[in-house]
Amino acid sequence: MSKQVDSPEDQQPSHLSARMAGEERRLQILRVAMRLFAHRGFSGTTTKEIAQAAGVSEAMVFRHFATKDELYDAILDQKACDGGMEDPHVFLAEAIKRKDDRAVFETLALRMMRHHEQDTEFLRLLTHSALEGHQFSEMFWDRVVTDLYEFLGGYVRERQRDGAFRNIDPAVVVRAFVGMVIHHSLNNTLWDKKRRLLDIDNERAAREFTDILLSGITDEAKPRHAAGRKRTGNSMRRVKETIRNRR
Amino acid sequence: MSKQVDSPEDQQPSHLSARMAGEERRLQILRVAMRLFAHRGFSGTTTKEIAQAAGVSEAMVFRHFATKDELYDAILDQKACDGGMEDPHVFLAEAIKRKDDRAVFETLALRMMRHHEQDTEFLRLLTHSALEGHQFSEMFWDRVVTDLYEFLGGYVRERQRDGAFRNIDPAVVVRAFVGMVIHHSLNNTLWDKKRRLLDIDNERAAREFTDILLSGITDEAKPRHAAGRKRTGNSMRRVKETIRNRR
DNA sequence: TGAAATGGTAAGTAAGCACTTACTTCGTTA
DNA sequence: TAACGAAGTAAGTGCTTACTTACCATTTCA
Repeated sequence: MSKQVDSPEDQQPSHLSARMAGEERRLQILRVAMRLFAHRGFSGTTTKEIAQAAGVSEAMVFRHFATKDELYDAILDQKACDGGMEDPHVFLAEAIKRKDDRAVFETLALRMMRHHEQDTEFLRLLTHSALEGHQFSEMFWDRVVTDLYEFLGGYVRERQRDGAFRNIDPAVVVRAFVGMVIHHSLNNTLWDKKRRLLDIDNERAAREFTDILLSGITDEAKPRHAAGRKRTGNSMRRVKETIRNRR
Repeated sequence: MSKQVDSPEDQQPSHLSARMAGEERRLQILRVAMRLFAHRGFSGTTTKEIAQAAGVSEAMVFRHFATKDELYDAILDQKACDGGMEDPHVFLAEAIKRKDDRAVFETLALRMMRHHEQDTEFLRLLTHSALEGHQFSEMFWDRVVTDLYEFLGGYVRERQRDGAFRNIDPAVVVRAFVGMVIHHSLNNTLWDKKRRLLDIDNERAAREFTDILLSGITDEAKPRHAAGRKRTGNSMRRVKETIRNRR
């Protein structure tokens, strides 16, 4: 194994290593390193590779970034700031005011998936960082994800008070929906890049996921849900038997 | 950063490095290495660390495994064979025969989540492998996941013919459901280990996700869905406007 | 015009890496 | 009990790593 990575290094040094202005070179190194770290991870990427991909000597890398860690941090900082998605509080405000459930969930899904698609390195860096226990993933979690759960969960709670959604832990709703969306993005950027299992565009995915979620949590035409609930006792016993029998 | 990993090495060498039988030692090294690779990744783990954690010298590691790659492959092989979940074809057979939709999805979810919970290293190794482009993730994908999509998708199709599920691409249904489940597991083992955002047991998670999915795709009490679909035209135009305005 | 500032490199260094060699210790059995 | 093989190690090997030093080349502008 080791070297059978997606090989993102097959590119000539940009502009035959012409002399660049300081800040320009710094950004170029940052971009190049971002791509490599995203694909190979921190310890899987060498400073030599970064220098080569940027078309400069290693010394130049260390002129701009004192250590490899500092370079990594600079990348994650950048991703955390301007690299992130736009604020859901803003782009969902209108739909939420209108209480347009479909627009709320569909817009959110579409935004997330588009963001993941146009910046695939983001998901990779985030996942690497989570696996390695780096603080970037924690930071992202604490700021962005926690906020999303509170925000979207708050909307769900509000719609429950309206009687529009059935009574279910709002956090479960958010987890289910975010799960569909993130998992879909992870499939497309990580596991099934050729989209052999499912090949649909973001718009349709957002629509279908929203369809499933909304029909799954709305309260209108309720009888089915009551019936489902009644059946639960029986089938859960069955489920548990099935599992026990197999052990 | 670099060394602020979850530190799985804080454990004394098992049994004060007493002399072991060959096969026993081999398995011990394998287990220890598995834990380290799962936490630090391939290039993030050194053979020295593995040896230390196993309580032997590096030479012993290389007596049992010719190279570091071979050790890694041995681990992934093991995970791929006996480490995997039991076969859904088997443990879902009964529920499928009974056409008990709830049992089918709930059992599957529960099995998956239990598997992820009792073998957290599995998800980590799989994710590392996917990020690094290792063939293990591909193999797992081709065998297990593809099979699951065909199998579960087939059941969905059957139930659509029965008129029980509404008309929707079965692969989308599978993706949505597997998304909820995997994302939940990933949350618990990787992102939100302290379960600050959502702390529910596997049984309840399986039940709630199944609730959402089944209400989301069943065909009874249909009028709601038709209404939702009718609204789509309007709100999607709104969604796109919202998005365009923000750019 | 010349010297300071800036962009850039070749050739290091010490530590760390995967992996090896040459050797010791110990349990089994002929 | 001697001897053989398997479990185990200390101390390497050569290469790679992150990082440095000492120096060159081009721009800038007083």
